[in-house]
Amino acid sequence: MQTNVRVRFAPSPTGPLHIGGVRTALYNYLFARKMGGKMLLRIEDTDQNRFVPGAEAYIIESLKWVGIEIDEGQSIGGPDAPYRQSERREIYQKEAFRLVEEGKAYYAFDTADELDAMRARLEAANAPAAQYNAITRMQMKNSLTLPAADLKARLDAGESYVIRLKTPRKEEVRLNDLIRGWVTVHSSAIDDKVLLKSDGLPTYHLANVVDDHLMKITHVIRGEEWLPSAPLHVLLYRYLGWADTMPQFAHLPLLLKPEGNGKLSKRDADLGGFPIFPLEWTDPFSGIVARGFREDGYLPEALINFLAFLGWNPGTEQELFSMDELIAAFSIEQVHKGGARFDIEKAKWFNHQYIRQQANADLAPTVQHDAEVAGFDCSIEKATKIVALLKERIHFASEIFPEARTIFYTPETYDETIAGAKWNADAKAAVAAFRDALQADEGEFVAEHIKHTLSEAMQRAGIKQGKIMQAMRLALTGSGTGPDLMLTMEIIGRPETLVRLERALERLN
RNA sequence: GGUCGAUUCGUCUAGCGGUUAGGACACUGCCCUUUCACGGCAGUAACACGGGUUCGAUUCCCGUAUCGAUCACCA
Repeated sequence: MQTNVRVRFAPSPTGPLHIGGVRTALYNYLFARKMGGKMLLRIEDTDQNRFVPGAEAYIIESLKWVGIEIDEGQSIGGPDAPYRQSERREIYQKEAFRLVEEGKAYYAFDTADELDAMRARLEAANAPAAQYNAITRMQMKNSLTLPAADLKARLDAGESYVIRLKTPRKEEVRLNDLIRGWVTVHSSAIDDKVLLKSDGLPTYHLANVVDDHLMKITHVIRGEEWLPSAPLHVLLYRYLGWADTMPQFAHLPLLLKPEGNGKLSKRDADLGGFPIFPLEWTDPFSGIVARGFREDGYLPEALINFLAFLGWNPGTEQELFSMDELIAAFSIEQVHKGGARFDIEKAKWFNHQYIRQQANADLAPTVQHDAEVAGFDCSIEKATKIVALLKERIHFASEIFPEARTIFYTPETYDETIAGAKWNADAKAAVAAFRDALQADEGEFVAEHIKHTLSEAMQRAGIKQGKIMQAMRLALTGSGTGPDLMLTMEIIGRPETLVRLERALERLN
């Protein structure tokens, strides 16, 4: 039935892309790829007042970063260009006027004040709904109520107007949502929505339906916030004569606050100390910088895996999925109906899983950079070794350098608690014996050999190795905790290891 | 408030009439280990409530409660 699946992600460039938007894009993408279809990116910039410079580029860069590939869009072209709604105004106007001609829509001249007055009046009268609809429109200033001559005069004079949909008074509007099943709404709940604004640009409803039709969209996968207006869109398809090719709808559950009531917001992210945008974003008006998942050290694979599982589940016990695996496993019917609470701890866990799978060489530049920022020289070879030493232990690449910090300098101070408890006569003798053994040793300075040298030295000195290991660590790093000590020494190198042992014997008492 | 929708461990969820209600995150304990982590093992913890339908309801139906979305010349 559906031969050429085409879906679209249609954000508004009113600011950085919210993480919920990324998930919507992801589900669209997974579905498109799964079905062997196409993914479009359409920029819905019909609200001139909310336009934010840079937002469109940000959206494109974000999708690219997380690995969502667009087949058609403003930046890459396609058969239905332009993909920016502000550049398609004539297309919408044509359809809007057509609806007026066919008696399915009408001109309305009411001012904002008049609309307010109407709503106030209805509310005062305890009307069931204070809206512009089949009942109230006959009391307003529009092409249905104005005398023909008056109407013509207003239009000729260029008076500003909007075009409103003539919503039927009594009609059941049904739609079969892929996720929610049949949803029925009575047309009386839908008001006479503005289709074309007085600035000549369409509202979301018109633009959306016209573009989805023209771009041959087969499946509209979007957030739950659109569910209430979906019947209106069904009505529009019918009035425009496109009912037979109307796309299928799928309304996604929302992302909820980590705790408390409501949907996930920027404020929750700030409070919880986690990002909510994929990339760092500098507000062009205020200059305020908002953190991004990328800059916070999340791997795109981890973010995607985490997001995919917020509202969907393959039904198996597998948790780690690459994008290709997600595509293979995805099914829109398995998407949840209820909202999912956002839990950053789970995102961290996913990141840990992906960090440990990363090649050492891929993580090394981060360590090298962090070391240089801290004022240390660090070759890429050294950084790679440090990654190998630590990547299994941490959740973010940025945690590697701080854990490896003591590798870069001879300790100036020693943890006093550990020194007090562990730096005894045995420890001193052990360090001295190990130093002597190391000086005499000519083998390759690698972890395994160092370990061998150490245990031999302890045996000769008659010292129980287990008793002095923490003191040894203290002598070498100044700290009581840290990664594998033998590997640490290997990275430090023989000369520096000897310097540190000597220094400890001089300074620790 | 009207309309529409949702409701399984603290969180993400599996379940689609008969299960010891499964997994993951987090938490706790044990093991591993020279330390801290990682890892392994184990444990605490859930079907919102009330009616039906049925031999039998977490599962189907109806209420109630709670939560969510939406009611603009914003998307």
